[in-house]
Amino acid sequence: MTSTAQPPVGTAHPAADISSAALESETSAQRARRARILTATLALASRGGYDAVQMREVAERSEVALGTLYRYFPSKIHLLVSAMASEVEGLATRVQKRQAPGGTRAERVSFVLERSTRSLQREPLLTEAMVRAMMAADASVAAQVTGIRQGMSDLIVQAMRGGGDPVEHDVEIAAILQDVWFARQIAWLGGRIDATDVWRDIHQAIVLIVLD
Amino acid sequence: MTSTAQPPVGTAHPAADISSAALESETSAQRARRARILTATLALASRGGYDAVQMREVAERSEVALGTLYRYFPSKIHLLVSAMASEVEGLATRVQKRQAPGGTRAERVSFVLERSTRSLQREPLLTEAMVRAMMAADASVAAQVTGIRQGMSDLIVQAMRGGGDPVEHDVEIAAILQDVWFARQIAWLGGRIDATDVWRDIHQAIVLIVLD
DNA sequence: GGCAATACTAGAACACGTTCCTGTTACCGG
DNA sequence: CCGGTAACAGGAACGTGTTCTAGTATTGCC
Repeated sequence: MTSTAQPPVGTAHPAADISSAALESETSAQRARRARILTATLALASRGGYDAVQMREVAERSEVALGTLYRYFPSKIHLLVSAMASEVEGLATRVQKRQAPGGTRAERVSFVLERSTRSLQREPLLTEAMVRAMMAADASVAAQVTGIRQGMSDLIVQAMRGGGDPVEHDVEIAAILQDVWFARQIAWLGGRIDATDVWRDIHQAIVLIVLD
Repeated sequence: MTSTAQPPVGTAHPAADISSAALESETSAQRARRARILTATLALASRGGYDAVQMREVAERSEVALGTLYRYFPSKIHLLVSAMASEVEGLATRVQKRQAPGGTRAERVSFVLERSTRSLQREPLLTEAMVRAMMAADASVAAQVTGIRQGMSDLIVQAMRGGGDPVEHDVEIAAILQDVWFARQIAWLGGRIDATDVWRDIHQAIVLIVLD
């Protein structure tokens, strides 16, 4: 229950690692179950946020036994982090479709992060559910969370160097921005700032940190 | 259970707001109970972290009924956030005893934040418990969390302007540093980085952000 | 001192994440 | 086709945060 280690991806669970392999070896019925589970999760999270994603309810809506749900996703956290991974993946491909506009580095980063932030805020309850899961993630989901962070980092770094010219510390700056981004989401979830403040604060950080 | 609002500090709970008043009106027996509860909480958290702080166990060790515990602290989150508030308060007075040494703004901030970080890491499990609570805080503890943030912000701002000369954006920069500080703690709790990396990353952020 | 209101105790009860058990079904090598 | 193994269904059971109830003690007020 604590943040203790875990066997390095035993052959037991067909899921747990979204990254790659082992998903190939699934039968089509299994792929369908996994998809139904994620669909149900997104539906419940969109409607009622983190608390509304109840494992029994997810299982029922997915037409899957509770034990099976746990076989595919060993915890509620895994389930929601997986949802976030696929969500962020979609976001990344959409945002990266074209080069971010803007003459300065700050402008381009602003463009990308504002789009991302607004995209998430369009479904506040879903975002609440996913961000809460990211916060609560322990070592057993570290790999997935790192993957999500990596995806967002790529987005930011690419925006910073518009065409070429990589600037020193780009990666570190992206990491800081992501920390701010994340911390501001938490402040919003914690009722300390409201949705509009989230972007205002992130933008302020960009202006202060991303220099040309 | 969700982040919905709540009555603006009803007369029901003698605690909930650490800030001020209402604590005055406590009898000495009540002050003693509150102290016992916080002591038990710190002991359990120090020994076993967030999961070890079990409400029944806290009640038992405090020699208080479970219902009474909930009267003083309406949730586990409130309990641990209160613990963190008093912990940070102690930290602040200790650190602010003397002016931070260092010739540059960055050096002074580094000094203060390193001391704070190391101080917390001396009790990793306690820190884990408190940080987890801060993350999970919903609107009902927003005021206390804001207070904690304010305390840390003061610490940082004061370090930045060593003697006089307040520099533009000091407060905003302090906020960013605190976001980084917090996000790095979460990364550590999530098993994505280890304890030594926490300070390394924070220091890197200071170097990049706090300019002279 | 007496009385009403409030605080406290002890413990049952509830909700939801998680685990476990029992029986059934689907797949796979011979 | 057959037997065995892994996956699944259905559902009971457990742990812990939280709530609720009934009875007892304390406190504040006249």
